[in-house]
Amino acid sequence: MTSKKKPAISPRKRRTRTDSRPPTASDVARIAGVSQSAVSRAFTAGATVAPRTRQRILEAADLLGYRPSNIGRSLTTGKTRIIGLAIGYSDNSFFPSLIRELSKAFGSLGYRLLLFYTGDDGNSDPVLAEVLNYRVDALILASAFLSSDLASECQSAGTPVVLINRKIDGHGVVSVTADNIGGGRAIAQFLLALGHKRVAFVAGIDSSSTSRDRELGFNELMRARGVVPLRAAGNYTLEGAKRAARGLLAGPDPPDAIFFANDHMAIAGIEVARYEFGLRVGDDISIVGFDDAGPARWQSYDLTTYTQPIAIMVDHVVDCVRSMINGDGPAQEDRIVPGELVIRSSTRRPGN
Amino acid sequence: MTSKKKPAISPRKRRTRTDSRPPTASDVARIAGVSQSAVSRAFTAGATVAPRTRQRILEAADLLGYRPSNIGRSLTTGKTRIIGLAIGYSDNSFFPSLIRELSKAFGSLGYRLLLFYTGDDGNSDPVLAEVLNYRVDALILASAFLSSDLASECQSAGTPVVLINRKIDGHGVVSVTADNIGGGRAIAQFLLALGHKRVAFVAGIDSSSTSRDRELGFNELMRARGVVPLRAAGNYTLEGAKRAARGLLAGPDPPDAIFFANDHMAIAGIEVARYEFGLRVGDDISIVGFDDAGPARWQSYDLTTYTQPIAIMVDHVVDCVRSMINGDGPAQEDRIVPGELVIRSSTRRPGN
DNA sequence: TTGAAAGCGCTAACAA
DNA sequence: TTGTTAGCGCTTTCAA
Repeated sequence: MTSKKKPAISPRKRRTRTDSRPPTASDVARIAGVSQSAVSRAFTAGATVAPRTRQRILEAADLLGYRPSNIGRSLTTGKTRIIGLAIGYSDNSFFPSLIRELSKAFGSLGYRLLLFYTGDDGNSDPVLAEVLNYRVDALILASAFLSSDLASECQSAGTPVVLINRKIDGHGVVSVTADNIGGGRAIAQFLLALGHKRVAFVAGIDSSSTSRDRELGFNELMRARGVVPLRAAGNYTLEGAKRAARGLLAGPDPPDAIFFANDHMAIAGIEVARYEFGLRVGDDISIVGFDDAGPARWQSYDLTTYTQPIAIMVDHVVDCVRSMINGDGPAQEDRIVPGELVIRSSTRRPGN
Repeated sequence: MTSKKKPAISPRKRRTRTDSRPPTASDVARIAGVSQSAVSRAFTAGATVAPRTRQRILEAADLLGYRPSNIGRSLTTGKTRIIGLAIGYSDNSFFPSLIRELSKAFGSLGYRLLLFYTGDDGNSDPVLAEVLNYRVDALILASAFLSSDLASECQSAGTPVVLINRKIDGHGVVSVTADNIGGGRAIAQFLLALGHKRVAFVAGIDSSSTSRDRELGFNELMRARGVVPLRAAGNYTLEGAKRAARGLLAGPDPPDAIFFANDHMAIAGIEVARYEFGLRVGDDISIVGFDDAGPARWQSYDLTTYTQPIAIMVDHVVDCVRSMINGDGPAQEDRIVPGELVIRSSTRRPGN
């Protein structure tokens, strides 16, 4: 008879060949002749280990190719040092810079970004819901939408959420945006000063607070001066912006100034005005964008635009996230980062 | 005297208020009146749970706002469903598309990307070494450099490594690249057919295999036809490319055709030729890029270029990673994805 | 300065 | 179909 109560080794002890795992702290401990917790301490900054012990441990670790597992660490500490970044598909050249700056800023603080691309509109909850499973230390929403369900779920999970380049009214979610209203206003003022009377606005996506606010500031000032801007939707795409521009310029009373909700669309507008309507941009027509992303500075466009100071915005995001992680209470709710109007040659010269 | 051997509750049981953690499977189990493993099964696709039990569990989970922790799961399964993506700082508009496509492709397979930005050159090991601590299921290197140390460390850690848009000779690391040599050759052939005799190449970064291979194919064919291209380094930056272009065009025997190692630099070249030297691009001078990234198609540039088919390259990467994760042995070592020459108006018309 | 031990949230083998 | 149990790799008391 086989003994019933003496399994020679626990079945879990056996590992299949293919499932060989990396060396653990215990492996190192065994070789170095110390306890596993000593190994842990040797890899913890500012822990109390005798120099000689640490030395032995590091040698053993090196020998084995040991690296502390963030998984194990996260399980005990409850922190992952990972930050979720939700971002929508978009051609907007603003996003690459944003990702890079966020990655740099958080990277230097020891955080990594876990990327969640969502559809550019519609419901991004399915993918976003998953982010909580990763137990990210914070969630940054760069363009995705956040249902109130998910927002409150993050809240109760204690996961800080910061919106960048987006706002959601009423949810009490912290957000960092450029001064979209002020920028729209500044652009209106500038175009009015140039003497433009027939102006148009090309919107991005209607659900985007960014586009709405830019339009708001623009319209507000225009109407105050008795000008009612034309309007078309460009959908934040090159093709959408081209269609919008064509529609406006082929209309009965075409505008002599168009403000596009971002640089990307403005560039499409320049192409249409220049190559399809034979207009001299900055002369026959003024074109303005928003962002001051890379291509705005390229000579072929030389676009007048309102800057969106990414680095500063990212600093604010970092600041918000840090204070929320440290539990210094919720950060200031809506941070609006001022930009400035950059006047280039896509608009008429003042005094023309 | 106080009893020495009866700690009322384990000290670890106490949690500070601020450290409140999300609900666990045990919490759910307690409420649903089932075992913790039942909860686990209820959240595992294709596990064996009675419908009514699952129902109860899901209700309890919902009540508590429970979400299974990927940390715990990873610890037991040894898989994180996270893929590390190392990428260098760069303005190249190729990268944003690459990140997006990778994120899409892996996302639909249930993997997320963890971002590691590295310096564009120099040693990226410090940041890359850290990637192993995260126990990523695979590592994709889009531009970063990989020391042989780290390569072998990944190897022994069993972490699949795939290079995209990069090659490293001799390490036996799987790589997916565009047909850089073939592209360079195709461009040479095309320029020769146009009758160009004074041609130049503007390189990216010397350490980049991409730039080297493009140059290789280009030079090879050029020299075979008795043409020795001029050369300048553009460093993959806008400013570098401008300097390179100025140097070439201001030289004693300026080229009438320039091949830039990527579109980004070619665009800078167009600006310089057009606005600084008053040349008609596509007429006085032919300019060619490589990538067919977004701006190449913009009318103001309308750049002749060789396509780098990102989506297909990403498919290959996914394929490599999958087969390596499944342990189907190492994937085919160097995958070269053919592109095609796209002729636009930045080069002379054939037969001019 | 070090080690023992408990526990973090989960999966998986096994028994019931 | 369900529960029991061990264990994943680590940090953190606490005691020595």
